[in-house]
Amino acid sequence: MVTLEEIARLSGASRSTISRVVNNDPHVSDKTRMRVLEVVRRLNYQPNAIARSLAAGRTHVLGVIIPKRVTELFSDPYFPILLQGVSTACNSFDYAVTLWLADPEDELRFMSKVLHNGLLDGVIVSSMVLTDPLITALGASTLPFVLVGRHPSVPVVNYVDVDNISSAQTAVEHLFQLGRRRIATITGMSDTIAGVDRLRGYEIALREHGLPVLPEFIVDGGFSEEGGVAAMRQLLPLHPDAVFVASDTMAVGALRVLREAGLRIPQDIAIVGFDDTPAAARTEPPLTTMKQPIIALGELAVEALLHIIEHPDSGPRRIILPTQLIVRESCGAHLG
Amino acid sequence: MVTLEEIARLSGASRSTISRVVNNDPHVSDKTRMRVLEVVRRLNYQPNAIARSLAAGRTHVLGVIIPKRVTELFSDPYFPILLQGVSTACNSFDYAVTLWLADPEDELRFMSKVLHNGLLDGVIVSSMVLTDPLITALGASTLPFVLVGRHPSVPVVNYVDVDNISSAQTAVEHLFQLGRRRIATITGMSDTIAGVDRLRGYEIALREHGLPVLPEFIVDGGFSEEGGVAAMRQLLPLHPDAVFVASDTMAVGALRVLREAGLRIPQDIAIVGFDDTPAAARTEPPLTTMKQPIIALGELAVEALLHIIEHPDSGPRRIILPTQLIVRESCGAHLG
DNA sequence: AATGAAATTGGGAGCGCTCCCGATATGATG
DNA sequence: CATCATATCGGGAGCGCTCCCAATTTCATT
Repeated sequence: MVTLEEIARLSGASRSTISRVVNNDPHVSDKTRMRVLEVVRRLNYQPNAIARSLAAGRTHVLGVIIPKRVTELFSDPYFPILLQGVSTACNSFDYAVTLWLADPEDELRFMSKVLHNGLLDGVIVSSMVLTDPLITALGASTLPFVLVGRHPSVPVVNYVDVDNISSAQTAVEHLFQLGRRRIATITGMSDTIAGVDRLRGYEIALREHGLPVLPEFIVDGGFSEEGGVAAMRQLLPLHPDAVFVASDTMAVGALRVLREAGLRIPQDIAIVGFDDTPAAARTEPPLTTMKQPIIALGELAVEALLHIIEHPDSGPRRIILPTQLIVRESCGAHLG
Repeated sequence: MVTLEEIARLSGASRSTISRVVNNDPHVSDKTRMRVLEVVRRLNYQPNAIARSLAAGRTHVLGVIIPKRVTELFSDPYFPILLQGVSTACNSFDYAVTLWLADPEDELRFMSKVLHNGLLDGVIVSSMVLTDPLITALGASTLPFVLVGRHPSVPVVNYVDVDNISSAQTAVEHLFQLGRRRIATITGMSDTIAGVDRLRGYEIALREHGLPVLPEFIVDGGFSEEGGVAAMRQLLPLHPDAVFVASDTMAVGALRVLREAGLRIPQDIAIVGFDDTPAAARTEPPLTTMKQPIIALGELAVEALLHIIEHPDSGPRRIILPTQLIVRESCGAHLG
């Protein structure tokens, strides 16, 4: 292994000077800088990340925590895409990402280790679950963290999110404008903030137009494709003329049920999803949906976290990204 | 932050003794061990991972490298599932996982940093691409690594994989046994080992039964759903009575084309996929496919890597996991 | 009680770096 | 040329731990 000391010896400068050159400190004459860089390049010197971390008190490593329970239904590409955003941003800022797929069982055992062993400069958590003990533990620790998805249980936290309420509202509004009046909804898990908020947006939209909020028109699909299937079956006998489905994954299941039932989409029943996952463009018919900027969410989470690490005292950061209604064929807008 | 020194002071033992207790060294009397552990627990002491790494020369961090080009079509859940296996195994061995979604552009810049900055004890690479410069760079470095998916370009390496050739053979054989004689194939990218091997298995199976290998029956689908669509369209006019599709993702696309063309599956045309991704069970009709043990692949990759790290001189490790034919409805076996 | 072996403990050195402070070189100014 | 400010450089201390070796204690045995 090539060390600072060795470069110093070979280039005739001191350890400190080498460190300065490597870290782009301006207090080095051009002449010595050149001389040092030549040796650095020749030996392909890479500063030892561990030694650097120990001395500097900063590791340049961020953690991403994703509850395994969620990832086990990895049919939902939300997390991989989020990870991609996080990873891209970290690369560009010269940070490493460590991934922790948290198992609810060993959470307690690991949690305090992960939070206190000093390997991470900060963490990004995509928990969603309202009662997650992880969040409270995190709040009690001194480790900087940002949530992807807002969270009501911790008073002051940093998060990036989309406005699920108004996005859901937009989706339902769209159905209303197309003349639908018997609008049902398939919701996500009620112990997730996204699930709760999207339902709320649905309710608000109905109320705004003086439409009744019927309990039988609200069915839990648990954010899974199978859940979407079951929920749609339950809704079928009630003859809704539109369904706002709180995730594309569930919508895929719902569409299948409708096709099997011989209903024409969107003529007999219109569907709007949420997320704009890659699958949404390929359903039959293609799915109208609310597009979440998932990659951007991941990238901004990193930026926010780094900002907090640099400036611990600058107030909480809360970033809300806009969603976008992607109109395809399942809602009937193209029928004119 | 609580340090060893502090525990030493409070428990009246020396730094060395605390270290022994924390690391379960037997050379400590029960009495002092108890005394020390009491203080350790009281202060919730966590050994500093960075200091430990620097002193011990081992970081207990593994890297997972996945080329971003592949993950960008994250519709294929192969990588997320693999990641899950890797993560699970790492957790159980008390290792951390750092994720590197390698961008072909910055590969050169990052590569040498990642490989030489001493943060990783070893890496797991899921490259697939035959000409990946990453693999050669890795071969030239001293960092222990294992590949997920065998790779012909580096002579002696460690890998875990399934036998793609004989798996493909099994799949095609199955179609033959069901009486199909005009068997086509949609292949993966020809610059990936899995793509090449599965095609080879197809050819071998045909030859074994004296069936001709027709070039027009072999169409590249590039491992993507869109590719599967295009390939199936190309195949349609040739009236095959069966298609072996080298990935479930492509098979999903192929099935859609067949349905749109009004063909009955499996009566008019039988389909067998590869991977057994979650989507395979939900296609119409459900897809017969070769199941890859993806989670196990990830777990075994970790175990192999840790073994190599512990025993650098024990020869190369090559692990081949069995696949399994999952018979559903798309192949026609249930028709009797 | 003396002896020696084994068990237990403590302290020093060092992992490769950063950061601070003081030393030296350089150059501007009167 | 003297003086002082400024740019550049070097060395020491220390980050929190592990690992080795030597010191000390314990205990079985004669």
